[in-house]
Amino acid sequence: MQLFAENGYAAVSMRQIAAKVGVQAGALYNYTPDKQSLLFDLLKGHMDDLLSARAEGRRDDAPAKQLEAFARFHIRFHHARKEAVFISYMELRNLTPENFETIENLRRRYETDLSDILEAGQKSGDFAIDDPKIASLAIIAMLTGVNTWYRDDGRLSLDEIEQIYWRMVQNLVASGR
Amino acid sequence: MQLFAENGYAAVSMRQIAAKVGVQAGALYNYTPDKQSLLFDLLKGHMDDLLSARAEGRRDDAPAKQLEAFARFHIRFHHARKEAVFISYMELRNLTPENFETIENLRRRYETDLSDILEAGQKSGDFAIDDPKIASLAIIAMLTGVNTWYRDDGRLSLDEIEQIYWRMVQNLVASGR
DNA sequence: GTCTATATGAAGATAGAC
DNA sequence: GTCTATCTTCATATAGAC
Repeated sequence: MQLFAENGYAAVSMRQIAAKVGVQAGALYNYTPDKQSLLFDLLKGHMDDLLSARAEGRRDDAPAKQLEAFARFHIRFHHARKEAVFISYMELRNLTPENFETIENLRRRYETDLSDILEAGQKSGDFAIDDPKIASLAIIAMLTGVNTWYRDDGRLSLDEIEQIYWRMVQNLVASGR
Repeated sequence: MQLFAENGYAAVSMRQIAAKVGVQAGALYNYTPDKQSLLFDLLKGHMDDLLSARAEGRRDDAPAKQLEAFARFHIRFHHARKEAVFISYMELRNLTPENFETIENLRRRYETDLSDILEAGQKSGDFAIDDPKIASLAIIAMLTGVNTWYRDDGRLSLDEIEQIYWRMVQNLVASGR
């Protein structure tokens, strides 16, 4: 995961991977049939982790509460898995079509989780949004974007950032008008 | 640009590039000293185009008007240059440190353009935001995200998408409260 | 300015000993 | 289950003819 994130899938050799885990290149083939399967297993594992972690935090709550839980969860989880998040976005094209399909379905399930919350809030009148599906993609992109600039020694703590983003999400769905 | 976007910098060979433009691999070295310079020139050209296109559309207007112009410009421009946008985000790590520095400075200049607008609107009371810098990064991530899912044959036209996003941006900065 | 040919190195994957 | 050795292919880059 580290090597793929730092150098890109195509640029990482099986020899480098072997060196990182302390074996020779040939030995890797006892664990994976080929390099491509290795990538797929990493991405699949990441998506499974994401969905099950999210499922644990889900409550049957008011839309605004659910949205807050989602936003805070998303920032925390994606911050803790930078490498996996990066390669999940970047290396999709290196998957075979069927492997790609699998990952995309899991991703869609995560997005639907959010758009369902937004749709419920739209119907209840808690949120004033034009399009729950588009809004969910916009919110996810915005939240995931933290990963591209956040530094541990930066101006703001992750707690502060989480708070600022949650307020922006609240505004975005225009709750409270 | 197309090849890098589709396959990733490391996975594209000089032979493939040569074939795409109709020459043999050796002939490419009359145009670029090496593969790395080729990548840098593409990214540099993209950032220069972005900044000069943006500069053309800038007006000395009310903050809300300026924000609208920025948001609409961003969606349009990035939609028209998907390949360049994708590799600008993905292939930064394949640049030498000084080439990376150059691109990052140009990117920061673009981000500052937006955060200046947000800061002006914050001071004038037009916008209610916590942190102009963070808000600018959030808005840019959100708008750029359109590229990851937009399809020409999708449910919504780019005009409609532009409109929906502009309304979300308006809400996000809480103008009109 | 393009070509063919090539130098040099490294890639993914496999074979077979231990 | 790991090792060394190797097959085969392809990479970037260069040399020198035309």
